[in-house]
Amino acid sequence: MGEEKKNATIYDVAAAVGVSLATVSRVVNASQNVRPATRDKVLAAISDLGYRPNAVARGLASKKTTTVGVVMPDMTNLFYSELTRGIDDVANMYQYDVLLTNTDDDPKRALTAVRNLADKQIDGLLFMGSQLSDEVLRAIQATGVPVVLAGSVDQGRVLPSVNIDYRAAFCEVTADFLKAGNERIALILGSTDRAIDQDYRRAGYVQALEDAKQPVDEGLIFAGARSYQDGKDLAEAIDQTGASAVVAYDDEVALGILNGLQDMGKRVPEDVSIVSANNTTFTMVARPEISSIDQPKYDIGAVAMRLLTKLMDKEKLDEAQVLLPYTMVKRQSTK
Amino acid sequence: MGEEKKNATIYDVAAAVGVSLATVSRVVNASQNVRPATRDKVLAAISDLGYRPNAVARGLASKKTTTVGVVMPDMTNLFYSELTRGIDDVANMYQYDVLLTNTDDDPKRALTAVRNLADKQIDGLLFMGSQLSDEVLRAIQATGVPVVLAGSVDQGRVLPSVNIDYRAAFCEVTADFLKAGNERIALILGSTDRAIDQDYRRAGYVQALEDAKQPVDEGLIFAGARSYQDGKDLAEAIDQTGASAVVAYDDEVALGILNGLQDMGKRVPEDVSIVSANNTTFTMVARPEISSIDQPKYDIGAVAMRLLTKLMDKEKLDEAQVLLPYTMVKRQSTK
DNA sequence: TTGAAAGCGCTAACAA
DNA sequence: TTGTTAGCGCTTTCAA
Repeated sequence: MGEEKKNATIYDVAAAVGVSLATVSRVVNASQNVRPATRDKVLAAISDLGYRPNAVARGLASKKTTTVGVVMPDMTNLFYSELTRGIDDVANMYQYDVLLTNTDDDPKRALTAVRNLADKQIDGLLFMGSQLSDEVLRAIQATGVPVVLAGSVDQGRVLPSVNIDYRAAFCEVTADFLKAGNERIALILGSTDRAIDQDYRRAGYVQALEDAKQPVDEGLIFAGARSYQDGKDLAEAIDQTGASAVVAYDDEVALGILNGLQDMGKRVPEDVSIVSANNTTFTMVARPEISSIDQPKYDIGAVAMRLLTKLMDKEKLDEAQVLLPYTMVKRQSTK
Repeated sequence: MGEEKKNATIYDVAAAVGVSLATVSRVVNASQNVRPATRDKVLAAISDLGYRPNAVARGLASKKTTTVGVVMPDMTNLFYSELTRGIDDVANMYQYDVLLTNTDDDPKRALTAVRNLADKQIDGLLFMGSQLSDEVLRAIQATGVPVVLAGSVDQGRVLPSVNIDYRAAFCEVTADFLKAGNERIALILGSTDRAIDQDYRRAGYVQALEDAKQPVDEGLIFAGARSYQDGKDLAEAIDQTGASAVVAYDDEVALGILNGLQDMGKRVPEDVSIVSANNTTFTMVARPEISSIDQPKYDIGAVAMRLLTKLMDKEKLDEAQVLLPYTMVKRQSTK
């Protein structure tokens, strides 16, 4: 019974070969200063004993854990899970493991998460969320580890980040709608108080209107819809505004609006045009398919993680605020 | 400049209060054997110095990292991300952190992931995937840490797992189709070689046919579709079989088939009925909405994690193979 | 090229 | 109730 095969330690390997710990450590860490013959013997013993270095002990001794913390709102949201997929793949490429925490975009939970990750001595932090509260920002800085924001803006521009130019993108879709003759364009945001909604998405929308000398009608701006059902529930109110075009910040919400509108007997795009912003699978499965801003989600995550690896290696960043290109994908929900 | 505020250690706290490390450690670990007055002084110093225990050092000394490994195929798949959401929430509840690894359902990557997580001295492992290869199974057992499978079957029934009764569920939907008068029912699987597809889903389908004294037509069984696009591409072939009903193992695939069929001019459910199996958001956004087996995804993850916490606490499990109830959600894609 | 020895920051006997 | 003392398994000077 009791299969108590204790894991071999570096001592066991050293003893088996008849060298010191230091030598085994050098072999394990691929240091140059080991005679090939010695190295081979050590390698053989490692393989014999099935020795695997204990990462916790390593972390304590070297003060590097090869682990990064990832703080995200919700992994069941396709936008964030695709970002995180990019993060994870690059992390793996550079031999980092990922400690993942969902925050539901709640600053309180983000705060706990950051502190908790810091306790685990992460080497770096990837932060996602529609908002970076001052408190969270301070907690992040207190950890002393490098941080990169992915798909999230930092109003103060003090942290490195990877995004698309949300302002320009929202300005562009709005301007396109204006050019197509739409006079009343509804804007759907996630919140009334978060920078990414107000200072970027809304700002872009407003700018397009101003550029076209059009008034901004607050009645056309909706905030707070987060889910497909929220979108469906919003369809009626949007219809009431007489809007002939809708710009939505989220695909599931956009799809809810689309289906809600159609269930009411409206035709898309004949009566109302819709553009969404994340270009996830939801835009393609809709009928009609939904036109969308295409953010390179996977790449945003991947680039952010790559920046983080540089920071963890004490490299300087050429540019700390990276804006990746976005494109417009024209589908059937716009004329 | 150089803000070199080194983190306070347990020594600093002990020195500040004038007690030994052991006492501080006792306070931090909520041991009973500390005089209240001492405890208060220690707590005050901890708060003063902003002391936070170093989890890595703790892990090394105590041999518990309060970290669990989670191995999953793909976090951008709603089925798995919802399972993982349940896992994560319960893990947090019990103060565990989650080290997450995507494997793309590739046994080779799963093997690397398991070993790597073991190196990090995880306290337990949550495994998801359509397949558990012998090699991976051995690697898992070699780690010596408790394991629970979530939404994944272990043919050998040696590992604890949480699932629904896939066989019964697929039998039931097939039988329902039979009862509704369908004579040719197509079955869409993920693979031709994985237990969950062959020994459970397919077995349930076959059983329903046998119960009804109907022949099994291999031409009606399709395997290998993984994505929405795969489903769309499959629509034509399914139509060729003359099937009047389709049972699909995955929602995105089902939606692809649905849209593909409709694009070909077929009417759902008038010409073809469709039932899917995961009841993710994709089933509800479809037009017509897709009927589905409803697996309690979040709960499968949550229960699996709860079992794991018990195992990590050396508790015995009442039942190691948990089957959670499933239900049938009738929507518009079936008559 | 190799080894000795001092930690990394903490927990956990064992004593007192 | 508190302190002393070994470690946990490794990395990393510093010497040799």
